[in-house]
Amino acid sequence: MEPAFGEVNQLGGVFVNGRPLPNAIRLRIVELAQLGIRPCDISRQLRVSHGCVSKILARYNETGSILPGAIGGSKPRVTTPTVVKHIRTYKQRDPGIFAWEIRDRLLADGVCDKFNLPSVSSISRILRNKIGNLAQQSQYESGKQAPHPPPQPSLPYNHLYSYPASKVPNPPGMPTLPGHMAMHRIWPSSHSVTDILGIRSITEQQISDSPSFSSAKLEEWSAINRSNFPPASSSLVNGVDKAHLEPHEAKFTQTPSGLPTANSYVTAPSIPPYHPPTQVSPYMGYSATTSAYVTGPTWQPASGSALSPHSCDLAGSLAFKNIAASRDAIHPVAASVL
DNA sequence: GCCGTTACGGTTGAT
DNA sequence: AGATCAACCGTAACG
Repeated sequence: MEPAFGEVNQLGGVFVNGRPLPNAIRLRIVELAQLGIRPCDISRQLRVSHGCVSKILARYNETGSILPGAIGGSKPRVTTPTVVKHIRTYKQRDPGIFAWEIRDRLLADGVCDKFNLPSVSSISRILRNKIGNLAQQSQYESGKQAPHPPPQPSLPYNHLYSYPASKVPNPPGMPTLPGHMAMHRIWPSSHSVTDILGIRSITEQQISDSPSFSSAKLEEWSAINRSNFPPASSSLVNGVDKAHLEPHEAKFTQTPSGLPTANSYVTAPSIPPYHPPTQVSPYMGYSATTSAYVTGPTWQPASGSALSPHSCDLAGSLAFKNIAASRDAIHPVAASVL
């Protein structure tokens, strides 16, 4: 059960323990950093702990994603039925084969890659528990199979559960995946928001129409949607639209691009007009445009690079990771669906 | 004062 | 259905 509204941190910002910050805040953090605002100032302005700002910026720099990681769930099992089947086949063909040899063969045959390759102990366990004496009893069966059954790398698991780039350490010598590569991580969810909302075809259309759309952003969108989100709620919390208060706001108002722009954030038809909350909240101060985000009447960037709420068109001037482009491309979809 | 790191208490979702 | 586990979260505090 979620709290009606979150706790208040030392900076006066509201957060929900255990839940990610709203994507709009995350986006804002990155935008401000792109403008040269120091993390400490971003922290103060958005009333988000500096550790969190640091973490979000670090992740963004590393992966190109502003979105939180996939929460909950379990890692995909590596000992999928197909893997077991191949192990069985190897064992049938060569009853004396060692587990490490099976492991090598799984890799060589493309059944597994280095990320979902079962450990030797796992293979041993499979041989012991799932295959047992099959090797001897069904030698003849191997005759029915092709000498080299084609590997099936497109297991359901493998297909759906690519490991998150941020979670899988690059092997030595392997460069960090660029953002567009990192985007291919879909694990752990195949339940993309576009799927959930039934707008996949629409968004794909939008994406294809937008050459600058970052595939990373699409991946992000699906990555955060492991949960089955409740229907959007327009309930008010302390006079603040809950959609603004709850971190899950992304689930309701974020565009399929994964970029909850301040625009779509507040102009989506389902979202009531913004009313200044009476309670201190990091979610307050979002006005109709990204650039018009204000956190309070008194704050000024200490760095001196004063943000003009009316002059800095972030969407137009910032090209970081194609966020601006993708938001523009997707917004109409969000508006029509949400 | 700034910032990277981490312990902590929390949520989430697959098993 | 509920427990467990392992992933994630942001805050607060430390160095």
